Amino acid sequence: MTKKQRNSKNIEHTNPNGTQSRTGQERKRALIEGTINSLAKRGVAGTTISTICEASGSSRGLITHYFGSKEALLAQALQHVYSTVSLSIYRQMDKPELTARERLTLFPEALFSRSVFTQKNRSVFLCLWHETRFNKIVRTTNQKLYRGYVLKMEELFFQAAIENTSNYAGLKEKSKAAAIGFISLSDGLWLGMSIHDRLIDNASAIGHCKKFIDSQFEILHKNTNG
Amino acid sequence: MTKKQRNSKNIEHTNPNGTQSRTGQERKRALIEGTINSLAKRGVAGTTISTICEASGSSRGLITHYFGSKEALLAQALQHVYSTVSLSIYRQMDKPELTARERLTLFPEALFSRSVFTQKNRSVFLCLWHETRFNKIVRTTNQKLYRGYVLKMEELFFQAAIENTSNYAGLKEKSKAAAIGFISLSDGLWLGMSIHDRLIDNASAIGHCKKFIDSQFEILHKNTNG
DNA sequence: GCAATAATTGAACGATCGTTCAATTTATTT
DNA sequence: AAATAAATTGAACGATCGTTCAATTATTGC
Repeated sequence: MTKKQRNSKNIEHTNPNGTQSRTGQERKRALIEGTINSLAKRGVAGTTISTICEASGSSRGLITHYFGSKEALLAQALQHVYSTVSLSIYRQMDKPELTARERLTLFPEALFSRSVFTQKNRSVFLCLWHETRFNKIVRTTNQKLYRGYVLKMEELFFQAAIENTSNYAGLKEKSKAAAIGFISLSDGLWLGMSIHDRLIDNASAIGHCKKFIDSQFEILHKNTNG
Repeated sequence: MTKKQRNSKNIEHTNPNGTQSRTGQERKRALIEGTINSLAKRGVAGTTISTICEASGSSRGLITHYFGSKEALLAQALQHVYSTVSLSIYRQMDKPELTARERLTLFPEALFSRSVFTQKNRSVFLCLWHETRFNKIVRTTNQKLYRGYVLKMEELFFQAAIENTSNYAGLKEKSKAAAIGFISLSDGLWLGMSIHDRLIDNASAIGHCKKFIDSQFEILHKNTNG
């Protein structure tokens, strides 16, 4: 006998609510969103199978059934929150009638906007950053997404730079540096505002970002040829 | 009978190693450092009473005996790592023969130095930031320490500014903004380097910080009266 | 209406969680 | 050397962890 024999006498499986079944897709989505809500409320250590099931209105067996393991569900949840936030930001700034420089300036406003910089997202990103260090599949996912983010900002700095200069010397390298510096500053502000109350307000965070963008364009437009 | 009656027949308590006792202070220190090492290796969710005891060479009962609870130990551990890092940084930059501006310039080098920017500290700070959001006593501790940090940097920017200007208008406010901006940038770089491999190297992180400091002094020295 | 399939349930499992505390060992005082 | 105090041990506890899977219910195709 390869499988373990279980005691199966007189156990009952009822569906007391008469809940209607959902499709697999809907259930997966519910579990992912329940995971995100649980992480936001209870953190990495406090998020368990039980809290996820409670938050998503599911029973305990469904996580293994649909995702194979809690860890795999976690990775998908964090990928989902990342995608959602990115989409919301890009939607706010990607207006084709604007110049690259104008779109770039919209970024900090989108990042710290009411729909992106929520209590929930602040909590979830702290969990994401933590898990990125201690959970391999989350790390791999995050690194891929982050590299795309850097590339996007780099391209934006580059496009904005060539709108206003004829000096192309080292513009690619300078754009990349500008992108990494800007992302670091905005992530640092996000972090600081996530773990402290009333130390930095939204407006001044946006101000810091915009000033930083301006300072980068002074560098981008400066002629640094031999 | 107020206390629970326990089954106490034939249990043995041996000290098989013949370990010598330590003082309470030494034991507390060992537990705190074991906690830090466990957090660095396994993260918040993977750090348990057992992993801490293993890492510190203690038995399971000692955590309750010396700290009352695991949560209290966690808070003390994070306070300890914060103090240690601060001390190491300040020791590297607080050379009285230097000007404030020179000391400020030493800060990013100290922050990303071999002794501060270690694998262990990167992991532990991700845990600290996470716990700051989900553990009340950690949050309180961290906010107090962070405010001291901001104040220290603010004072440094202010001192450096008055070394080179006679325009005192709004210098306090500008110094505070400079401090928060700088701390956000350096924390953001620290975060980015903690969760990504090979995207930012030490030298360019230090370079970003120094350029930011320079840009802040342009603002600090600019006359914004009227 | 009746199989066949998809979705869901939750008791049971072995492992481990944080905590308790009587028992024991080691160090200090008299 | 005896008595006292300080430090340490680890089995036991009740709770909960992530996972398993036989049983049950809901939906679909004919």
